[in-house]
Amino acid sequence: MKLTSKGRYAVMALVDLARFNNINPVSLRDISLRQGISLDYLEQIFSKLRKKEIVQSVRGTQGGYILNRKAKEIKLTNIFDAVDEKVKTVQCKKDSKKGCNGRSTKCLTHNLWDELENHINNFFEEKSLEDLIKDNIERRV
Amino acid sequence: MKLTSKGRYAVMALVDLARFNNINPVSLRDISLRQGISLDYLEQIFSKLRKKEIVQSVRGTQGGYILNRKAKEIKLTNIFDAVDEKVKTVQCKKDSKKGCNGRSTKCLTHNLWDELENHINNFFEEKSLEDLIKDNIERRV
DNA sequence: TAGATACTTGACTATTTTAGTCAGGTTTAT
DNA sequence: ATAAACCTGACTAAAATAGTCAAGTATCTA
Ligand code: FES
Ligand code: FES
Repeated sequence: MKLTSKGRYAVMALVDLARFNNINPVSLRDISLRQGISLDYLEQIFSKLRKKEIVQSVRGTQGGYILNRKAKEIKLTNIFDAVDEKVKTVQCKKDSKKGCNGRSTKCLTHNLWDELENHINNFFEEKSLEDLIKDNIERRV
Repeated sequence: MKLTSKGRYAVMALVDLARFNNINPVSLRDISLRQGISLDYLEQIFSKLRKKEIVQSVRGTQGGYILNRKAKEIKLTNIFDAVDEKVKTVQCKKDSKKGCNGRSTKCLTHNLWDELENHINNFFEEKSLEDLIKDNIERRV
């Protein structure tokens, strides 16, 4: 069970962005340098964040990205959803009544995997970008 | 973030085994058939479970595996640990003070990833094999 | 208006991980 | 003796990951 870099980078980048968001758009180049993430990779990530309306882009010199909603209203769920970092505890389709490997019924432990998935998703639904920034400032004091 | 088949199979197989555990050893062939898991793959998995003393093997005809501890004392943590299904939310070493990609400090969101890892591991530490079997019986009633 | 900055898009690829398979053993009950 | 079942190590196809690369377009500033 691991979190992918794509998901981790997306959150890192947005926290970085949110901290400088007040005044000007933040360029990916700056985020890339500050956070040590490949610029080209960031571009892929922000393309998805923009499509899901989490950020807005400002083109041209002095351009960059700004948050499209208040930090409080951006939950981890939204970010992970945007970059396709989904929690998957099973292989079978959720809506189908069939089990894994095309078996006719769900497995003995199916309930457990659903619980696990919910448990993890709850965490993502509770945390907002704002929480992360606050947490960060507090720890520095 | 996905759970691998290896981890899922390990738990499925142990629940199956635990249900028939009272009387005789349970053969992997039976588990394979009942749960639809490749026999060869199960053998790899049980080799690890045996090394971590979660199960005991009985060789020869009529042989198989039995639980090596009470179902109540086998937590999901133990199972996942045995088959190397670890929760990893970061790439950098936990004990090192260095960050990811060999950076000199930990990242802005590091605290978050630690929290997430704990959140997930808590779930695994709470659930025992016994819980799973009970849950299963209840749902069938 | 030339040039620089920065977003935009799509294709491509090396590496790693996953989910097994396969081939050959050894042990033991009947 | 033979069959059932455990045991071990090596191998591999397919998928996922973590990027890179190339070729744009838009906008600001000198
Ligand atoms: S995990 Fe797919 S059937 Fe339960
Ligand atoms: S995740 Fe590695 S430095 Fe924070």
